[in-house]
Amino acid sequence: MSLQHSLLVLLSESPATGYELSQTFKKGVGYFWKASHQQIYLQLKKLSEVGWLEFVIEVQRGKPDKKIYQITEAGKAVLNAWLSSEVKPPKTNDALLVMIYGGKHVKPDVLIKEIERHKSIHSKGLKKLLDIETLYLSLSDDEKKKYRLPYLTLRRGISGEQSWLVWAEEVLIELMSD
Amino acid sequence: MSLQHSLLVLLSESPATGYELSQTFKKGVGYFWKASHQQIYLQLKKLSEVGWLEFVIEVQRGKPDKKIYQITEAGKAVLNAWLSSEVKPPKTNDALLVMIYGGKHVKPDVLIKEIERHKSIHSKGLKKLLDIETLYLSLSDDEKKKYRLPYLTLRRGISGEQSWLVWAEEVLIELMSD
DNA sequence: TAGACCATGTAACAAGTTACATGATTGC
DNA sequence: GCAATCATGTAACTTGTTACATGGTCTA
Repeated sequence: MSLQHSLLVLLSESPATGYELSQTFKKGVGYFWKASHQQIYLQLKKLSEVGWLEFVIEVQRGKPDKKIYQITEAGKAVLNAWLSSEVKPPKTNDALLVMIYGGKHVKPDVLIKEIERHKSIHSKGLKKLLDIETLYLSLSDDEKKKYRLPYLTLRRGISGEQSWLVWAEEVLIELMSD
Repeated sequence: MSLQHSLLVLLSESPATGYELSQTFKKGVGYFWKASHQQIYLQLKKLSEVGWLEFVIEVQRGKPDKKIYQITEAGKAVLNAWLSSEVKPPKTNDALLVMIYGGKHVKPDVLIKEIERHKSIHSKGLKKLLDIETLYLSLSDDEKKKYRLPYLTLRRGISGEQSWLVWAEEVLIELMSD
């Protein structure tokens, strides 16, 4: 299960709470890994039980206490082993493509509308990624070096979205041509 | 659950057995929908129970009997309603990107090797899709019209793979530059 | 004053994965 | 003789989803 590995990777940078990790998945690395807060809390619990993470509790008033998770030596060992292993390419289940594939049963405008909706989602996604890229490019050479690998994954996100949008344009032109 | 909708889409073309559908997912539309044979058999069963599919049994010797599934009128109605609905963009969970993101804990060659492995998987995938495209492009205009929508989804597969490979080249160059 | 944010979870259910099972036929 | 193909499934387990719960603070 790779959500566990994703959590280990993020926590190998610095300790964090489940909530913070959840935000990171949503805003930071969401372009290559999605996870709900429920799954995150569950897996953090499991990772603690096997001893790959440990946590300290920060008492709060009015809110539930914070659990600040930290990777253990055992966790680091597991992470390093995983980083040298073979991983599966992501499995794709793309409902929009299923829809287009079987789209002859509905009028083209129905498809066009839904594709436009996805276009705006992808455009927003791309914009966000480009903003992060701008931020990265403004860093000093030293800091750029530090974030070199995350930046490469960001590049995947950016070119993936761009490629999607180019395709969508082609599809819309084709669908509107009749 | 969209595996159900994928099955309805495929069966709206022509009746088929679970095994045949399984092959279609593996060889035909696998670039946008993955499903195991176990899940397919399970969902076909569920779809029959709610009356969106029906099946006839073809008795065989030596092998288990064939169940030939067919979409019902109720199934067609459900499919048409779904085709006009809003669907979610696919959720991505890309373990290779997690690996690269956290890759500073291992030597670059470890990453390079794994990326090369994925490169060959994607190259093979692209080759298959291009073969299907060649086939499509050799069809008569009438037949091209018929497969116009599936072809648009094929285009997504092709440009997605091409974009992936371009990115991988950039990453390899970057990783080998030190 | 309403909605977003902070911060954590439980419970019920659906979906997906992995391993196992059967057994004949066809091709290398 | 061994692997692949045909053809279907069960069982155990893991993951993911959806709904619900709590309750204070902060901002428009």
